[in-house]
Amino acid sequence: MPNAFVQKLNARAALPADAIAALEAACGTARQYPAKHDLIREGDDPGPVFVFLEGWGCRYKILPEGGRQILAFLLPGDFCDLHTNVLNEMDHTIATVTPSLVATVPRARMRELVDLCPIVTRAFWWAQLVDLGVARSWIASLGRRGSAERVAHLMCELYVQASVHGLTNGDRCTMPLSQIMLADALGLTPVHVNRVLRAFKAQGIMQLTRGALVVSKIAELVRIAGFDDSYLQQRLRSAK
Amino acid sequence: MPNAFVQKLNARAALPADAIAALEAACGTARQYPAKHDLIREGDDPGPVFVFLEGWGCRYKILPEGGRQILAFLLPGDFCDLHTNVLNEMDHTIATVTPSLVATVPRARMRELVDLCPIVTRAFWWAQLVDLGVARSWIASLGRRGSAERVAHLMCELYVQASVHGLTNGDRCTMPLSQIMLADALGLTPVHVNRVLRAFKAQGIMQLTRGALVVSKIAELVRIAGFDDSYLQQRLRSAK
DNA sequence: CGGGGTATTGACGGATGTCAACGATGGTGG
DNA sequence: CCACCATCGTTGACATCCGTCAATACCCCG
Repeated sequence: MPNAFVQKLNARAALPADAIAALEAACGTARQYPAKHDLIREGDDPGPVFVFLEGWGCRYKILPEGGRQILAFLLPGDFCDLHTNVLNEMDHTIATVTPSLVATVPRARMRELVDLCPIVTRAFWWAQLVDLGVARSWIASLGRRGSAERVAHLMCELYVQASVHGLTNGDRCTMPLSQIMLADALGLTPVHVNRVLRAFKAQGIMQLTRGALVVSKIAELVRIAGFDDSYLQQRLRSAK
Repeated sequence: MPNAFVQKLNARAALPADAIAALEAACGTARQYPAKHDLIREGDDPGPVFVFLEGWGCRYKILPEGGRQILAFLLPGDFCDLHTNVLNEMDHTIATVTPSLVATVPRARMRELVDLCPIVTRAFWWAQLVDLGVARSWIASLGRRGSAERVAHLMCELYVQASVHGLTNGDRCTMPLSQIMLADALGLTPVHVNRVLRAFKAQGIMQLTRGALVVSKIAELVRIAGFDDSYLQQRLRSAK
């Protein structure tokens, strides 16, 4: 069975066998990292491309005022921008959230892979476009949704993503994020995230405990989130 | 002199002459649109690729609750995602802000252009990465900055972008955005944007009038914005 | 059993939104 | 050329959501 990286790229358009082999091989040297470990920091020279094979990661920025903003979560199969050469240094940090198995592919090697054939090129490109779509959805959330809607929307998104990765079981789903992390992603304070979660629990909509999310009234959660059905379709299709 | 589109793509790595000619030709059929005109709407089938040759545009989403969130501004040379085929429908609207000259390139044609040579492919890819970088910077702003900082940051960003397009003259700069538009981009209300702008004016930092921005104390504005120098470098390099 | 990170809770304050009215400005048509 | 209208900008009073602070409880792990 191919690794998560290959699976993700292969999901949209079937890759040629030699490309699959080459991609697999490139991820050969993977390493285990502990939770909350920075793989590469804001300001660093762009190093190799990181590919998450197991575990959850995230991208984040630290702002001058001291706060932290998570920009995206990374699940198995996700990888960091190649062509970050746009800039001489990273404009954000990439870190593990849970203990993770991460492959580091040298940038030159990655470029060879991309140039392998047009199908591979497009697969990479397309993955990036998905990231862009999610980023835009986050912008909309942060700019125009209240705290409850925001929490609900992120829960929906993560639930869908988790289900794609086979991390769901009925209304139950793996969710290794602390309330502090959620707050950093949602542009809220941990205290306020707690209030919202407690309200959801009181209403019997959903419940977040250490490591797991249970959604009792998914329809209600989707309604609160204003979770766009076409957005959901996109997420399903993209991460298939 | 090549059009803004070619200039932008050519800025990072010199394109072969035949590619330049082909790109120019593809933009041959450009059309003038009035201000605030939707070129393609959320929910539409992805149509042709739009290329802004003159004028300002924006991407935006309308949320279920009724609010509008601007996701990005488009200046001459910017274009809309090709490969939006990810999804069967647009997940956001693209509109003009000012009266604009916009070329519409059929998607198939665009794809031919992209496949022309690796340099062109990379130029497109790179442009998309810049968009992603800006989107991430917006996420950080919306999530973790106060209103004054947010306004200041956007002003800095737009000022830089305007200067790249030769729209600045000393501390003066073309800025065709109404306070309402700024509010929609910043996740604030027009009333509050007005308050912040008035405070800046009172402090002699900057002044925004119909169509023009005058920055008197740029150092101060940059300080308030926490405008990252490396981010600035990226913007300069990318839109050169 | 102790310790560090996390979750929970309440009181309080402040930043931002809401509402409503008025003023300014520029475009348009008579 | 002027009057009108739509859009935008400006202002103040008030409401509310969310942040801040601080204390306590919880839970996993060593």
